[in-house]
Amino acid sequence: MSRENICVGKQFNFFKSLTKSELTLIENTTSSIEIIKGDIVFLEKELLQKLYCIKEGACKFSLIDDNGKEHITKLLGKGDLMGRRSVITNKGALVTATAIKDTTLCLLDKTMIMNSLKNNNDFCQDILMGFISDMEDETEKIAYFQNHATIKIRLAGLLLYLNDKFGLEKEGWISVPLKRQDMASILKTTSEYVISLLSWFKEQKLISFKREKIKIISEKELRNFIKAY
Amino acid sequence: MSRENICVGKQFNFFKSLTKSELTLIENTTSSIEIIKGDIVFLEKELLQKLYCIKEGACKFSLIDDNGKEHITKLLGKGDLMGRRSVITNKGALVTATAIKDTTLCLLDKTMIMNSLKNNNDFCQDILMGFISDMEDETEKIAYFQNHATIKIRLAGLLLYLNDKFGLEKEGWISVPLKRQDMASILKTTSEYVISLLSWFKEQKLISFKREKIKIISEKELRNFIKAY
DNA sequence: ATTCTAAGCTGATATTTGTCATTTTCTATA
DNA sequence: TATAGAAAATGACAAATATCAGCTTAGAAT
Repeated sequence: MSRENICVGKQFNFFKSLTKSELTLIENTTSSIEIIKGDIVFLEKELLQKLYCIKEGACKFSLIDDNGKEHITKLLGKGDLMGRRSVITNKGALVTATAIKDTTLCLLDKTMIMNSLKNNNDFCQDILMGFISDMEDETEKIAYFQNHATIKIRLAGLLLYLNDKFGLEKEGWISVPLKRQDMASILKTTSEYVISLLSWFKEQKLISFKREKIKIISEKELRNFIKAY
Repeated sequence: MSRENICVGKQFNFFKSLTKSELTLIENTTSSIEIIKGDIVFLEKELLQKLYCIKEGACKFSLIDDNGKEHITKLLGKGDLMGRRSVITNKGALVTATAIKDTTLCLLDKTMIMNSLKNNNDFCQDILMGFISDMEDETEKIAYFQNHATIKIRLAGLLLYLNDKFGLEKEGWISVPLKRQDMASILKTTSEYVISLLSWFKEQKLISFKREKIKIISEKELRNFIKAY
């Protein structure tokens, strides 16, 4: 695999702090796979041998509670990394990662990562900054759709978040097609209620949708709606 | 300040990977302060010059939303660090830190931390592991009291969490006295509702309380109550 | 084309949670 | 000890959210 084709994390460039010999190693050990919507990348508790980077597509992190209910903890898009914690700590994954659309992944070798982490201080700092950047995103998400407000408001926030993070495909559809049940899981509510709220937003002409495909008609009005609350 | 008196993070020993000269520096630059319940350690957006470690006591992280409502994002106890992110990234704090009981803090100098981070790879890895450990705690908290369940269940989870994390003082009272409003903020509900639920738990003889002081009568039964849900 | 299935949808009803106005209790301090 | 202010507590009522049963639709598989 040529250097140009290796997936580059959005938060930091993997190559930036690596030495020539480390780069050679990475080029020889990195592979790439394509998976389809619904495929599982790794399972909760699995000890990972690869660090995954999303080259194209989107995935979700989720875990199953004692009652068998799924909780989506994070959505990941282009440039996001998956499996860092398991690779670095040599412990099982905390969550299950699943593709929510057709996705291309880069697989970076664990040994390579661990070697550079141990021997290259700049690389270690970059990894650290990556984790910190993620933490900041989490805090920002609170403002988006995890705050103390009605589910209606938080759903509006979630739609804006999807809009911002994953962008749009042609004709303005949000490019990550979440199921109603997925949205419900993210917002900690039921799919029926999500459905009724989406219908309400449609009536208000704030959004339009056709099954999984959702489009925000006026981002500005949707933001105003949240503020007005 | 003697080496023995310097506050040691619970997740990792600060000294563990430091060289002799780094240790001398830390001993000369670390100070300690006592603050009382309600005092602010640092404010959101403040650029921190110190890394704080809780030697004794407890604090809360919170942020204020657009409507002026407080959101508590984290509770911190003995051995927990505060301000890491701001110190390392040289950016403003994401949250406000406030003491929720009388607290003793260690203040570690930013320059010292940054020097060691840049020059001592083992130290950098330790810091990284500290962040990762925090992330794991956050995931665990989902199971405790942030899951998709009624507020009644989550309140029970919060009480058990407080019990586990902060321990008990004499006569079995939970040693961190949260206001009803604080609990409401953590659970994203109202203080009135927290009050009515606490009364219900008291009626069921699962807990007892006297104003701020709360005691779990039977941890086992409280856990069963959550499971039964 | 037909069947099957998962997801989406609807509406009626039940439960949970929020709001508000008022009262009570505690604590700090004059 | 009196008093003021904050937090806690109550209860009636309103709003938000969950549950459930049944129905529809789209798309995959045959």
